Amino acid sequence: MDTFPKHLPADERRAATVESVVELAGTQNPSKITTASIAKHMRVTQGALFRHFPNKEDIWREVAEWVAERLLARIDRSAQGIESPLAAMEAMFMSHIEFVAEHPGVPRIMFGELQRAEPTPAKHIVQTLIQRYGERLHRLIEQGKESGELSPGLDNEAAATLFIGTIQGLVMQSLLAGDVERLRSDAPRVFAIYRRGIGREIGHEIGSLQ
Amino acid sequence: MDTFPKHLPADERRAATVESVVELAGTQNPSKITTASIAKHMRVTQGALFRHFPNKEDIWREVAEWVAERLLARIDRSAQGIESPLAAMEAMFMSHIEFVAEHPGVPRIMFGELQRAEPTPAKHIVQTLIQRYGERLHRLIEQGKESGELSPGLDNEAAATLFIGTIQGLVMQSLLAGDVERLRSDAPRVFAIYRRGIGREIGHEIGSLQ
DNA sequence: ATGTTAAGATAGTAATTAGTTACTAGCTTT
DNA sequence: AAAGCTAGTAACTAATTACTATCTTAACAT
Repeated sequence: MDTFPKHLPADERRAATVESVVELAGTQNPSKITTASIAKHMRVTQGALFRHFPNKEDIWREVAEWVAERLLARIDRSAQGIESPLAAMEAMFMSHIEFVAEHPGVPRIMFGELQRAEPTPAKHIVQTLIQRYGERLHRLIEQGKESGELSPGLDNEAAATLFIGTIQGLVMQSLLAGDVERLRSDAPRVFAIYRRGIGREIGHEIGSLQ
Repeated sequence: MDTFPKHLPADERRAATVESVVELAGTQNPSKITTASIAKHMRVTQGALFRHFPNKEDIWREVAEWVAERLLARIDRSAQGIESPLAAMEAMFMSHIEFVAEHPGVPRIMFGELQRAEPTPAKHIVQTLIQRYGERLHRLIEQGKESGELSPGLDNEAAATLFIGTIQGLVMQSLLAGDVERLRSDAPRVFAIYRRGIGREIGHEIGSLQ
């Protein structure tokens, strides 16, 4: 019952802080999240935060780590054991969407960090995350060409850019509508067009749709 | 020579303010733009801004109007007189990319406004902009199906979402790389995949590329 | 029971924020 | 030339920000 115990061990308090920031980012602009609002959300005084973090930047660094670890683990797990590269890409796509739907603050945090002019630790972590994401995509695209599932003349870089862009577009629309459920329902429909764009065969003829 | 005359007529000063904000947004997070930094950029004191705007929110409202008017005018002009719907979509795509490349602050402003929790006047204007953008896309997609250029089984909504998402993905990557030139060079390559995804015929076979 | 220590509360700080106010230089109108 | 208008300055204000110094309490081992 006691969801807000007054005292927590240091490591648990740090974890609770990070999760609070992710939750808060789901309903407001990340750059408007103050140490006071984080503390209030945790039912703790503002000064108490600085018992566990040397400064605010370090909170953001840990939030970025939280996002990077979970997202990469999630998409890796989703693609595991799938032999078809195209099916693996689809699984990655859907699990990424699902992750964002569970944590709507995540895209805001990533957008926010990448918009920073100065190179903060959190920004660096997000950049590394996107780089690793791109590596996985390039690998799958190459495999897809070899297996014959993907069009042999496909532009790899453009395909990877569009994969991520497609997700960003979906997220943006749901952010606009304030409707997370739409994210889940639109994802397969949008991916279908992307799949046709990179695949060897043509899809969505009238007859193939019900 | 005199790029910073001390005194300007009220309407010119308002216009200069809006353009200053758009320029500043090109190099920093919009929510970090203060009235002091705007004033400094214009070579005017901070208090002078409030001789022309009742409050900061009204500055943002006018910035949003500036963006909406220019972007819609630009894409409308680009598609004018093109009879092929698919070619018109491509023209819209490229002119949108060109607009963003000229004003890198624009996507930041739009992202930033849409992230606001409270319904500000500026946010409303951006929402209306996207809605109008969507109407134009839906019209073209319908025409494309009728003309036979687009796949008859195409999911209209998904196609419109992906169109905008594709642009957002490109913008995001260039923002990440801090390289506006990449935007211009990647745009045609990414649109080629999108075109194949929605079009009736298949593209990018090996032989068709040089 | 008591002493130690980790975790939190209280009440500050200096800096920065949007917005205000009293005043003025330089026009234009009369 | 007097009077008023326009656009701007300089110096404030109250609120908010990240961060800190000091005091208090809860947990736990002996």
